[in-house]
Amino acid sequence: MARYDEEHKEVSRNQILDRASERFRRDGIAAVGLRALMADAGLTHGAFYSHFDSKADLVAAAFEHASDQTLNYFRRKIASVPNDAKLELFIALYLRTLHRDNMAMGCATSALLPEMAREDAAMRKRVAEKNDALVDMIVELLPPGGTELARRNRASSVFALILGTLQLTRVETDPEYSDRMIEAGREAALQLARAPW
Amino acid sequence: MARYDEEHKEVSRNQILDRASERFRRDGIAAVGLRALMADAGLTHGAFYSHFDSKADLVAAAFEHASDQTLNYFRRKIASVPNDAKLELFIALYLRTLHRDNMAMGCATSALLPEMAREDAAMRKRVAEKNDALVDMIVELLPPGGTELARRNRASSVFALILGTLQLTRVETDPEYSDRMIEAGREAALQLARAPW
DNA sequence: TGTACATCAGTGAACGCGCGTTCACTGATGTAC
DNA sequence: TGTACATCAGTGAACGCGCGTTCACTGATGTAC
Repeated sequence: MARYDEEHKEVSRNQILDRASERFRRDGIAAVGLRALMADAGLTHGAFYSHFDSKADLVAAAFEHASDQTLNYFRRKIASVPNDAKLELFIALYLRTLHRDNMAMGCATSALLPEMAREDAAMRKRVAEKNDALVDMIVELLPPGGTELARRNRASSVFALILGTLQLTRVETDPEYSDRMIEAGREAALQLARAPW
Repeated sequence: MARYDEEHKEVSRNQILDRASERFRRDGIAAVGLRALMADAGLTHGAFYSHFDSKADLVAAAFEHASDQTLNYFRRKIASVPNDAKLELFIALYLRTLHRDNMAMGCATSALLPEMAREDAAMRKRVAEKNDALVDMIVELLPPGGTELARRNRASSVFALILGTLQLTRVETDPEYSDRMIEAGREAALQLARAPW
């Protein structure tokens, strides 16, 4: 039918999404140009519009792509430990030096949230849905008890705490102090998650 | 001596800083062009380099300018209430709809932190110092007790929590849910601040 | 079996535009003599 | 008192550059007959 086989287009699209989600997290949305991005994905820039309507369309898709990967990673890791170790493991995975030092591969929300706050409502809605999905996961990790509403509120605040801590450690230039902030954030997150209902 | 009176240059510089700190917070660093910014400040773009070495130099100065204003605002408000009401007032001021909806006039850290994480070490150091100044202020608001280190760690986590919450509410498109997140963040921040040592 | 045509992911030139930065110049004032 | 000169914040043209987007074209394959 066409010049390329059936899966070819999807392979290209996934290449673009992989490179875009990495570069947006690393360099910020505005700093990523479509020419360099497409070259990174092994294509020329003209082909971009065969896959996405606009740069904004790509930004939303790449954010979701990154969030899905991060969420799946956490889910997989958490599934491999006993129930009473899941909360602590999640917090330790989110707040660790590897995550702090690899913005390009980490939580898209931590890398891009204020930039996303400046986008239009359609984009913000897609971002908020991914944030909610992570909060949903955290709800399951909380100790039993509390109303559904109280549990969601608690999970939302735990996410805010580890998200804010990760961002703050990323500007800290003193490595010791930065490491100490991570440790303090872990303890505070655990304390908050385990506080009485 | 010169074409303009003694204070003129400082007035211009402050005009630039005022407009820049507002625009950077509102639109992000990359989206702010020097031509439009200088026009906003009532000047032409060529005059920019009489005041700053580069755009990066302005970014750092504008961030500090905004942070100083925000910190002074909190200090002033807090000074006007009894000691036992200061913590709750600060949290209520930081986590409120007015702050959520006015990124251009609010906490620069909440508006720009991930973008600052991508800057060089010299810039990050200046940002980290302003973050530390806010944490120092929070330390004073915590209930008595705890070692100096424990108090700083606690204050740092409280800041991370309200910072993360504010950012998360800014992408939320459902106003009711966003308001509820603010309320939940306030409660969690108070709980964390008042947790036993 | 052979020919004509349709498909469509990808190519690369071109569009208008704004970017950060540089620089020769302006011109009102103060100083020197 | 009058003239020549220095100062320097601000002006606006120009530098090279990359941006997002459009579009006529390519060319290997599949389908129609």
